[in-house]
Order: sequence, then C-alpha cells, then structure tokens
Amino acid sequence: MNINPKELFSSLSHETRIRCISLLLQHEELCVCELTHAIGAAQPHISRHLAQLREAGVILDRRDGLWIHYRINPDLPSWVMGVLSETLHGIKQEPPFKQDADTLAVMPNRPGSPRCA
Amino acid sequence: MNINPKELFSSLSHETRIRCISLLLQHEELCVCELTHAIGAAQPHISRHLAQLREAGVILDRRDGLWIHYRINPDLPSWVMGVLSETLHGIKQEPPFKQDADTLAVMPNRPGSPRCA
DNA sequence: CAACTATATATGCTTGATCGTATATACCGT
DNA sequence: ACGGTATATACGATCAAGCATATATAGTTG
Repeated sequence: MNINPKELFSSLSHETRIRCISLLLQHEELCVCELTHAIGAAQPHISRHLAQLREAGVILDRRDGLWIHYRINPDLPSWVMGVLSETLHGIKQEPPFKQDADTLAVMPNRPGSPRCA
Repeated sequence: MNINPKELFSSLSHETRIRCISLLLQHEELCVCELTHAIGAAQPHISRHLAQLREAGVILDRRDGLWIHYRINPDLPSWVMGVLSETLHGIKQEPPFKQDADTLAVMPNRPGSPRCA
C-alpha cells in the first residue's frame, strides 16, 4: 500500500470526508446508509465523498447484498494510521463529530449486526 | 490556539506546503530564501504558500532585518503536532523531502547562524 | 420479470485554488 | 535620499472541486 502526503491530506480536506473517517475509525465497518443517517446529508453527497476516499486508498468497500460496507484500509502505512488516530483523538469530542457518533448510536433499523461497541 | 481539521488538512494539501512544513519541523526556524533555495521554486511561489500556512495558523513569522524567519507555531494543539510529526516520520526519507533537506544542508551563504543541527 | 431498496455515477453549473508575471513594501548600506 | 536585497501581494488567466439533481447499476423479494 502506498500513498503520498498530498493525496492523503487532499482526501481529508473536506468536512464530510473527515466526518466519515471519524465514524469509520470508531466503528470498524459502516454501510452508506449508516453514514448518511449519522451525518444527515444527501446520499449522493456521501457516496461521492466516499468514492474519493476509496480512490485515495484510505478506505475499502465490501458488498454484502444490497449494502456496501466501508472500512479504513488496514494496509495503510503506519504513519498514515498515526495521522488518522491523532486526528480522531483531537476531534471526536468536538462538533459535529461527537453528534455524528451519537446520532449513529441511536439509529433505528441498522443493517446487519453491529460489529463493535 | 485553535484550528479545525478541514483547515489543517487543506493547508497541507499542496506539495510545496508539505515540503516547507517538513523542513521547518527539522530546523526550528528558516527564512524564505532558505526554503526557496532548498525547494528550488520561484520566490513568490514559496511566499504565497507560506502565507497560506500562516493564515491557517500552522506557522508563525518573525522579521529580523531583511529576513523573515518562519517556524512551526508552538501553540498548536497537541493532536496537530502529532499529525505533523507522524507525517514527518513517514516522509522525511522519501523524495522530494530528503533531497530538500540535503540541498538546504549544503546551501552556501545562509543568513544568520543556524539555530539547530 | 417487475417493483423495490441501496448505492453509484453523470450532467451542467458554480466556486475556489493555483499559476506566472508584474509590482509593491520593507529594510539596509552608502 | 538612492540603489540594492529580501519578501509580500496583486492581477488575470486557467484548472480542479464542489454542488444539486437526475439517472444508472446492482441486488433482493414477490
């Protein structure tokens, strides 16, 4: 796995994309409808930004029936994982990131069984 | 000191700006002519990108006669410093960052006395 | 296979970033 | 005050990102 810093930081320079990454760092795997619900934006908006993160190699997707589950790419270089976890640590209690996590936590009818607490 | 992640990552999503940050993380303080020489770009190009980093709050400047010395803002939140040092660790041996550091090391006629090794 | 759900992509448009060059500002030495 | 050096900003043009809406794809269920 390879990624250069400009690509990485560009992929993170949009609030929607940071919100997705923040949620994915806290949940291992999430499908588009969960991200869409938590963030409260239109579905094509979320999909477009997830596609950018996927193209940058930051996240991976997995189809499961109707749902497509996204997760952080586990093969990212360790410095990139370091950047992401420093960021999560710095922002997860701040708006809108905290609210996103809370909204997701109480989301009804989530597909599949939640994979982590 | 406050900075939000979108601002931070936008300020880092240009190769020139990452190159400046990488050098500044290794040198405490550098003037524009040193950055210009190390990176090998036109002076207005470097100045413009330094201004963006300054406006984002990532770096500070200090005038000393003709020279303006830039440094990493020491009051950045610790997660931001974490992001920067993880990045430096990941890239400092890679091109063009390694070459920039080498070019700076052998630069003749550097202004002032170097403040660190 | 038709209707439905979840997700992705295309289209036309608007906005913002970047570039090269030219010029302005600030300070120093004479 | 003048010429020179270091740095910053302005200008006009180009290129990339983003948006909202519409539509396409893929899978599921009846």
